[in-house]
Amino acid sequence: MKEKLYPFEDIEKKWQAYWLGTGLFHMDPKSRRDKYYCLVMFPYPSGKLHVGHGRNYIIGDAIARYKIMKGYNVLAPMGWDAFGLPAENAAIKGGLHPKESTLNNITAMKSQLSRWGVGYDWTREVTSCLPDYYKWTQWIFLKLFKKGLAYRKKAAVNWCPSCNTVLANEQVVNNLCERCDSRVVDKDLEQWFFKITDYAQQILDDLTGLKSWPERVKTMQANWIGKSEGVDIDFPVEGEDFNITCFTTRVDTIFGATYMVIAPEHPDVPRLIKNSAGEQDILKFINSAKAQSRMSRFSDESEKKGIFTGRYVINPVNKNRIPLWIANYVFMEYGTGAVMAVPAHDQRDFDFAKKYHLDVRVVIDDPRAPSAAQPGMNVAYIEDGVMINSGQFNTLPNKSAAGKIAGWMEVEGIGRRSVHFKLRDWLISRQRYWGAPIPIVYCDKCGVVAVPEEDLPVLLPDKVDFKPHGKSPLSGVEDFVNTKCPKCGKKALRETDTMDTFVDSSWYFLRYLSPKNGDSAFDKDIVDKWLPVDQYIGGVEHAILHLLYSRFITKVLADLGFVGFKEPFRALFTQGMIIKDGAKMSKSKGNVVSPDELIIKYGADTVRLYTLFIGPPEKDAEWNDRAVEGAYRFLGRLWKLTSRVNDTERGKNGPGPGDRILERKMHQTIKKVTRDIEVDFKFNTAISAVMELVNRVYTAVENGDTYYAKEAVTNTVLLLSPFVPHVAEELWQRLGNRPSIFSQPWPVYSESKAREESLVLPVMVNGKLRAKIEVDDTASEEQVKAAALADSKVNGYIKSACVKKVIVVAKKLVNIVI
RNA sequence: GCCGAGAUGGCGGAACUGGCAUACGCGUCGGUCUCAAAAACCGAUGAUCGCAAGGUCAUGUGGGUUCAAUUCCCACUCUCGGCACCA
Repeated sequence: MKEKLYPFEDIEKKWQAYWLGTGLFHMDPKSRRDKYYCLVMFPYPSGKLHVGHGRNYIIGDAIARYKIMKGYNVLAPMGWDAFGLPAENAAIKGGLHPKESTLNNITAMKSQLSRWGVGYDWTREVTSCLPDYYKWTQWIFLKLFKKGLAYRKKAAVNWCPSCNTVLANEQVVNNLCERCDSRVVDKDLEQWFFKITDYAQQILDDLTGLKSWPERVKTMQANWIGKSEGVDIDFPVEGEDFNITCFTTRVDTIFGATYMVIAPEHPDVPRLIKNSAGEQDILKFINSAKAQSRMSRFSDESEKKGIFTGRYVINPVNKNRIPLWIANYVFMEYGTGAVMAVPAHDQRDFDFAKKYHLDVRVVIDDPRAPSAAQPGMNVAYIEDGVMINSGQFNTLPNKSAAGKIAGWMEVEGIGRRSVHFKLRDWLISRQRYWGAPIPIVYCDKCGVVAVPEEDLPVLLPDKVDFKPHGKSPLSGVEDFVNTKCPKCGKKALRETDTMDTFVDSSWYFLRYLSPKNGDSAFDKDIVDKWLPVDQYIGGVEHAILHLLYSRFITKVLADLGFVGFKEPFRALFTQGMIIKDGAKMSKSKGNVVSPDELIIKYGADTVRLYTLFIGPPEKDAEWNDRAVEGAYRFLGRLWKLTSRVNDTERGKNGPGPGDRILERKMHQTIKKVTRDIEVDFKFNTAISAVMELVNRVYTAVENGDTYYAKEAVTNTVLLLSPFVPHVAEELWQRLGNRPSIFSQPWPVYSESKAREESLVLPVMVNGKLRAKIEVDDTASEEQVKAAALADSKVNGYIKSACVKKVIVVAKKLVNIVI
């Protein structure tokens, strides 16, 4: 073991205890200072944190400490997203009970967090698997249920016939069960949904107001919601008295529809094919499409396949008789589950038409090459153009025709404008043990009955057989299942599904404000004061689901009057992942780097500094164990430098030129670090700026320019304190100041002292760097130009050539074009 | 496949609003110290041609705009994240 560069072990212990004692991270509810709610996404207690997780908490901690120094009343809470699949899977394999393993993991991770020096208000800790938390998750379910926003319908799950159990998507690999390699099939079960689609428009619209969210996250959410405006068109079924309605965004192509395709699950399928000649073949096709399961639609080999029903529908605009097909590429979940196919103007339809020899009818003509888009074409014409073969709409540009056709259809009663979303309702049922029980009772007489609020929580029983037996684990617990109907008092059965863990995590940020409140989920007055969260920090992998669900639940609670705001997170920062050996750090890949050994070897501050220095926090970054040493060396250098400047005095003669250089650098550094933190949390460049300053102080001290040395080091320590709090606190004290450094205001710079007096400008000839000239800061454009042209080196390049143009960019460069 | 992001030395990365490409750190090489090594400290370090002065080439690939492009535009390749039951 090599010698330590500084006694980080003692220092870190000492100051961690000190902060705990002084309550540095305790939010003061009575404070008059401005509030700042700094929230990091609470972790799933998976066992041990690795340095990849650490990035999230270190960034959050740096921001919290910075804001404390900026004078805010900071709330930085922490909790545990403690329900979930891994704990249950471990129990099935014969491990500990999920409750036990989860609580063990929490203890372990909590101690890891404190060793990292990340501070939280632990008096506000929440744990989603404990009854005092999930009671209120159940309460939220009841609120949605009573509002008509929770409902039951059949939906498919991944089913492994061999294991006799439901599988998570993650447990399905290439359509096979990860445990036994059996082919996974879809199985329809009656399940609970939250009607998030009712809020689709609002969730979409309110994205606009989220000014401090990353653009990419907003785009992803908008695309996920997937609003499209178009027309629902009714196609009468030949020989029947009902219509099939299809949704199209391209109503301008309606005259070109040559066939219709519906989803295998379309509700009209049975009556359409009943007793038909091809019934058996069609059923076979449908079964194989369903057996393909929802999982395989992402796989590339999934070919577009279809089968003719033998039936025809009538295109309502021109009474054309068009064949009705069933195909695996139409989904019941989107639109109406029926698509009018226009092969001439849609590539997917075109490919399908070619494959099955269906008609292609051109209705939009390419204006640049009229009549070029004709049969015989080998790709669909998807550009704009002029309407042809479209009755009274011929000769119109297709864009304006679309509106006219829609209007005409509404008048004729054959179609109507409509809006569809890709967003589907949120399936919250899980046939699992380790989740919050859904507070519902089924009574033969009264039907589906909500558990009364006063009977909450519906406790999760401890004694459960985890081994799969074809049903939800809770259904095997007699005491749990058998209950009395809250309405009529007769025998009734409990719902045995539990809730998706995303429900738990969609409201935890409200619970932090009154974590021990036994009377309500949260207190409206306090929550209204502290929300929305000022800064939310977490991984970009949550860009869609978690952030969408949280926004939805918040809006529901707002509509019910429980909260006075519609968006939970004012600002969002999504940090990148830590990569090791080219892959995301994860236990299963075996490439995790544990912080524990690194902290023992170099101290927490080194790990923190390296984590922040590794790269721009919003981007992925490759972890390098060797490079951690660089951060350690830097802290060692700073330690030595501090004792070196500690007893330097300001000379009587005042600052010399060398001192002024250091003074300027010091002000420039304060400026840059502050800016880097305020704008986008660019900790990596902030730290490199401080490193430059430290290098400069060394040079200055070597040269005997010590006038500003101590001041510069003092500011260095202040600037670094959010990043390396322990060593900063220690050096702050050693520099003769009273703790805590976090009760100090953030340093300020002077613009005039940061300004350079003279500039070195590059001079380019024909875009190539040829010379550098030194000019005064205040030099005019003409003066700069003259100086450049007078330069001997420059003249060597110009020689006798004629100077065409001289471009002077103020304070940047000179370019001479010859 | 669809949606989103990214690609800069041997490596992590920097570059404000189109203006000196490679800051800062790692690694490597050379030196100081040492009996020696480690640590620490000092110096060099994009590639290439050249004794040198200096030249040429370089920001995933191919085009374009511009006095000037890592930055803007078009086309492409590869990598990563998400795709609704991992969280």
